[in-house]
Amino acid sequence: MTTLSPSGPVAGQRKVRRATMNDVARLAGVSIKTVSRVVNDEPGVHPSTAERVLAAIDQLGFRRNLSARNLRRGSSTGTIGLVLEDVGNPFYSGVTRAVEEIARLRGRQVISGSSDEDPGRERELALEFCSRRVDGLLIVPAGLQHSYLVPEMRAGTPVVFLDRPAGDVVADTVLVDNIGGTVEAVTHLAAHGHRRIAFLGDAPDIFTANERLRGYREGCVRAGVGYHEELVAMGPHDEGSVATTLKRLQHLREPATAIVAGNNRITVHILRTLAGVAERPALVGFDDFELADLLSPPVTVIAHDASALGKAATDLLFARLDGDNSPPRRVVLPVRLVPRGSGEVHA
Amino acid sequence: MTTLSPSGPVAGQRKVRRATMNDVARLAGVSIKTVSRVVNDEPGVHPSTAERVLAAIDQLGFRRNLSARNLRRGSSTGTIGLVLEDVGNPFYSGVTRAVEEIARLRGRQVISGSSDEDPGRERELALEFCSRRVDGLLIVPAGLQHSYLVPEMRAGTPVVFLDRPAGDVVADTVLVDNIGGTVEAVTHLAAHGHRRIAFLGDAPDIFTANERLRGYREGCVRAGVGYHEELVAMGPHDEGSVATTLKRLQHLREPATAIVAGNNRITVHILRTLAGVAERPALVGFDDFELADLLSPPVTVIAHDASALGKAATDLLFARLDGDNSPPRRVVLPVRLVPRGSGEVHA
DNA sequence: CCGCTGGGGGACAACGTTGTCATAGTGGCC
DNA sequence: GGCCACTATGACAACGTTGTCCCCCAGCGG
Repeated sequence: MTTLSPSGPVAGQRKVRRATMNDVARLAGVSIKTVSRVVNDEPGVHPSTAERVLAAIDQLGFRRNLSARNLRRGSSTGTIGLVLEDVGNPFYSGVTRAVEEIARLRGRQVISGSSDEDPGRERELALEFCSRRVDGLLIVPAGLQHSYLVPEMRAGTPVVFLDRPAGDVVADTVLVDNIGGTVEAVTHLAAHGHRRIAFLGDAPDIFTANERLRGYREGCVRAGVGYHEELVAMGPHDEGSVATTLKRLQHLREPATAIVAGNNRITVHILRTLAGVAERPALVGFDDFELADLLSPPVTVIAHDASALGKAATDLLFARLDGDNSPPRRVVLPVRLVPRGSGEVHA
Repeated sequence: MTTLSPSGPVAGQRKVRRATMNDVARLAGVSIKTVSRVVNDEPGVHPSTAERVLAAIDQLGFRRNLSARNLRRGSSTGTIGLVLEDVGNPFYSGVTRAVEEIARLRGRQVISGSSDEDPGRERELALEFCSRRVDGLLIVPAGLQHSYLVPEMRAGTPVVFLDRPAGDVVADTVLVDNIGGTVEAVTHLAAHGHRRIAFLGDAPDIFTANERLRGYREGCVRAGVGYHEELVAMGPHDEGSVATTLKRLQHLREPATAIVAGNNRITVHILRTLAGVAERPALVGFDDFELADLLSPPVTVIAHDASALGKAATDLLFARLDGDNSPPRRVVLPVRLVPRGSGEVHA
C-alpha cells in the first residue's frame, strides 16, 4: 500500500470546477445524454461506447451532481431533517442513531441540528431544512409555537414531533409516558414507606418537565401522601442549584426522605451532590443512563428507550412518505421502572 | 393559542407541487425576476410591488428552493459531511456536537452518517456526500483505503481525517496522543508498584487500538516491567470476552495486578465484570466518560476531549475552505491522566 | 422640444441533469 | 428493391433559480 498524494496541488484547490457530464461527453466524443445513460445504467448503450465513457469519467473524476439530478427529476432529495435539543446529550444521540438507521434502510440521508432549547433556533433549522427540500422533518420541539410549519406541511412535507408535542399544530407525535412513569416512581417510593417524596424537575415550560410534575402530583395523591409545594423544585438546574435544593429539602421541618429526579441530567447532579454523603434519601431518576447499575447504590430509574422513540417517529414519517394520509397520530411509548437499589431504601 | 390544523387535507399531500417563484410572480402580477429580487432583498423594487410579492409568497407558502439556487449560482451548498463510527457512542456524539457548533457559526449545515467501522459503508457515505456537493468532509476512517477520495480531493473538496489517520492518502488529520496516553497510564501504574500490568484493547487493525498497544508496550519497557504477550488481549471485545480475559489474567502464574483498558467501551465491560468483586486490580481507562468520578472506586482515566477533537478538525476544514493551501497538517491533541482512585491502588 | 438620467422592472440564458422525441444506420423479410 | 423493426445515439427542453443586459418612463435641464 503506497501513500498517494492527490497529485498536483491539492489543498486549497478552491478554484477548480468539477467535471460535468458535458466535460465527460466531450472527452469521450459522445453526447451528454449518452453519458447520462451510462451513469444511470440505462440500456441501449453499446458496450464499447460505455467503456469510453467510463474511462472519461474516471479520468476526469466525474461525480454526478445530485442536486441537479433531483431538481430536474422533481423527485425527492433523499434527505430528512432532524431537529433536536442537543446531539451531545446521550439520550438524543441514541435517538439520532435510530433515525439514521431507519433512514439508511430507506435510502435517505439525515441532516440534523441542535436547537439548544431555543425556539428561534429550532425554527431556523426546520425552515432551512425545508428550503433544502427535505422529504420530511423530525422535530423535538423547543418552543410552543409551530404554526410556522403550516405552510410546509400544507406543501406536503410530513412532520413528526418527537419526545414533546407541538404547541399549536395538529401533527404526528411520539411521546413517552411521562405521567405514568412518574406516577410509578412515586408509587414505588411510597410502597417502601416514604411519605416525604420530593420532585426536582426542569423548567415547567418544557413539556416533559410539566408532564412529569403532573405525574408526580398524581402519584402523591394516589399514594395518599399528599402534594406539598415545598417538596417541589422546578426550573433550570445546575449542580449548584441542585445542591442548594437538596440542602433545603433536608432541613425542612419534615425532611424529604426520597427524591424523584425529572431527567438524567438532574439525576446526575443529585448523585454528584450526594457523593460521599452518609444519609442518602431514596432516589428514582427519570431516564435511564449508562452505568446506573454500577453506582453504589445502583440507581433506580424510569427507563425508556431512546432508539425506540427514534424508530417509532421515523417509521411514522416514512409511513406518511409512503402515502399514509390517515389523521395525525399520537403514539405514547411505555416506560418501565427499573429497580436497582437507590429507590428501594426504606424510609 | 388556538390549535391550527393545516387546513384542508394535510397528511399524505404527496402530490402537491410546491409553489415556485413563477407561481408567485403570476399571482403578484410581476416577473419572476422581481420575485427573486424581493426574496433576496435586492434593491430596486418599489415598496408597493414588494408588498404585493410578499403577500403572494405568504399566500402560496412559497419557500425558495436552495438546491436550485446553489445550482444556478455555482456556489457552495452550505453543507459539510461528517462520517463517523457511531453517533450513538457518547464520544462521537460529543465530536458531532462540536462540529455542528462550528459549522453553525460559519453558516453550514452538517450531514452525518455512521459507518459502524465498516470501510464499505464509510466509502458509500463519503461518496454520497460528495455527490451532494458538500463543501468539505470530516471522516473518522473505518478502513485503511482512502484513495477513493483522491478524485474528490483533486476536485477541490477538502477532507480532514479525525481520530485516526487515512490509510493511503496524505491529508489533514487530527489525532489524540494515543501513545503518550498509554505510556502515561503504564508509568502511573508502575509508579504505584505494579509490575504485572495488563492491556485490553480493540482489534489491532483499528489505528487507535494499535497505537495504544504501542504506547502500552513502550510504557512497559520504560517502566522496566517488561512486555509480556500473556498480559495483552486485543480484538473485538464484548462483555463475555472481557470476563473470560479477566479470569485468565487472574489465574496466570503471576497474575495481573493492574489493567489498562483501551477505550471507554472496554473500560465499562471491565467495570461490569468486576462489579461486586472484592479483590480488584488497579484500572486505568483510555477515554473519559460521564460518572467515572462517581463509581467506587472512581475510575482513573486518560482523558481527551471529544469536542476539542471536533473543533480542531472543523477549524482545519474551514481554514481550507478559506483558501489555506499549505501542506497537509497533522495535529495531535494532548491527553491527560486524571487520577481518581482506581489507578492509585498499590500493588 | 430634445436628450439625458436613473429608478423600476422584465427577457433571456445558464447552472447540471434527465425525459421525450427524433434520427441515422443496419439487417431482415416479403 | 422497398419497407419495417430495431439498436444506438443525439437534440432539445425543462427543473427553479439568479446574473446580465435591456427597456420603459418620469423628471429635468437646456
